[in-house]
Amino acid sequence: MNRLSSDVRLPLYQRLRDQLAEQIANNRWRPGEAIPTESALSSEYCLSTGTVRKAIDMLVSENILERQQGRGTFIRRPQFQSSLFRFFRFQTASGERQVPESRVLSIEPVSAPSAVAQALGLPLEAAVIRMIRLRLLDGQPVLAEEIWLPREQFQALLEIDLTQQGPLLYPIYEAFCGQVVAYAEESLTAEAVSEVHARLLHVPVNSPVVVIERLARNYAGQPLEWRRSRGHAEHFRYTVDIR
Amino acid sequence: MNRLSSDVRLPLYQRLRDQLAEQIANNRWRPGEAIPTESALSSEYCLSTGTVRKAIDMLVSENILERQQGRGTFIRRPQFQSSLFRFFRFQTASGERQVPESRVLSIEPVSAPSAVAQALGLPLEAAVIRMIRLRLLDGQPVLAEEIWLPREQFQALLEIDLTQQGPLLYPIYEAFCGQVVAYAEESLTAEAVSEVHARLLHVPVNSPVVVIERLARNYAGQPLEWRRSRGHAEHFRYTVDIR
DNA sequence: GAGTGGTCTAGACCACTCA
DNA sequence: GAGTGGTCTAGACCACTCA
Repeated sequence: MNRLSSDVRLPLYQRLRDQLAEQIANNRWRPGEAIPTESALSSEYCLSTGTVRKAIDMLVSENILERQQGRGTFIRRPQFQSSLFRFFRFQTASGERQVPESRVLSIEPVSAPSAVAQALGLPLEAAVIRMIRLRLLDGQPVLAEEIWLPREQFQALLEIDLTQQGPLLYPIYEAFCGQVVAYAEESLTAEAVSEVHARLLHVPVNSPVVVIERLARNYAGQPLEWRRSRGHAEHFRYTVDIR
Repeated sequence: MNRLSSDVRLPLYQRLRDQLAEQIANNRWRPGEAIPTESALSSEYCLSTGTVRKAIDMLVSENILERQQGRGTFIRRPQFQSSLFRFFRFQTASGERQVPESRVLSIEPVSAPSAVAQALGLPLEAAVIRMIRLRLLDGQPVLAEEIWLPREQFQALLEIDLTQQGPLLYPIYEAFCGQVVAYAEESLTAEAVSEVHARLLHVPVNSPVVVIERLARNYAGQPLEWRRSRGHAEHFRYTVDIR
């Protein structure tokens, strides 16, 4: 038997939600671990199962918990597999969504050009990292990316062998730099491809390419990464749901 | 007393949600009007109030209904001020978001080509309406649109003078045809502009243009409009927030 | 004071998981 | 077969709105 603390004027489901959220924040359970069952919680706190379910529903819709029918309710693990297509909207012309392999052409410490400094909210000529990367499907180049990161948080990237890592950068940022990308803004336009990018992408000079600029931020809203990607228009399609 | 149609394998709250969504799509109630009370619905469909609440909860979280404690549950009024930029993501190169003026070049009843029939979920050669429209900023053409609508619901458009209306089609669809656009899927690519579109957009042949395809749906998820817009890449930029 | 949505109970039964 | 979450019932009582 347990008591709900917190403001008695709030509904019981809200108070239970708060109590559970606090215990989760204090690592009472590890990611991937199950919290007590609904019936255990309802007898522990003397609440009906409906009220317990409502509290858990809130935490599920906040992406803090995850239900699995027949098994239990679990603390969510950070989910790279799902965030993958969250931040990857390009698909092949046939509508497929595969993760293209990654080939890092260069990564080096430089000082920030003004556009980059502005995008990342850094002073002019601040220390940044520039990465040039090619994405390939079936060995064919499909995206050419230039990626800019504040050196302060991402120094560790210069010291690891990126060829030993998977094609997705955000899990790498998290594992090696402790930086979590939470949101991003993308903006698209198109251009006739320059000679340099034509060579990278194996397309004729002046053919149309889609240009995507992305600014990625952490949960606090601070800019973490700015990137510009170019892909040949014929191979890719960018999709959005508007609701 | 009323029966839920739809798939008996689905949960009752899901079936009630679908039934209500369909009636809303068919204009059983006007925007701003109240739907029946929870207790009226629970006796009409022989469901407990908990189940009715869950169905309504879904429609509320879809932004279709709006609860007001003590008053009732209401059909949400479409908010054109916000939906305007909700469905209009292009901005000028300088980052401004203006609504371009509209010039309808043609509107006529035709039979659906296969791509259009498929997109709209209609049989091949079904009766549709094709509209060709130019969008202009400061007198300069910025977007060329081809718009396809099922003739059954949009017949009324052929009988009104579109030049007397504002530049936004969705309020017109609602006012004259009773059709409300709720969601849309957009997909983008780019191409080297054809001669026809180059002339419409006043740009050199083969310069890069952004091509946007949009399928707009009503609250029941039925396709209402399919459009393809082309805009010169230099003038416009398409922006998205990913969360 | 009548009528609305909001909270909450104390279950029953089902679908699914796993040993 | 024991245990889990998922659906659903048949209410009671509360907070709020409005004439």
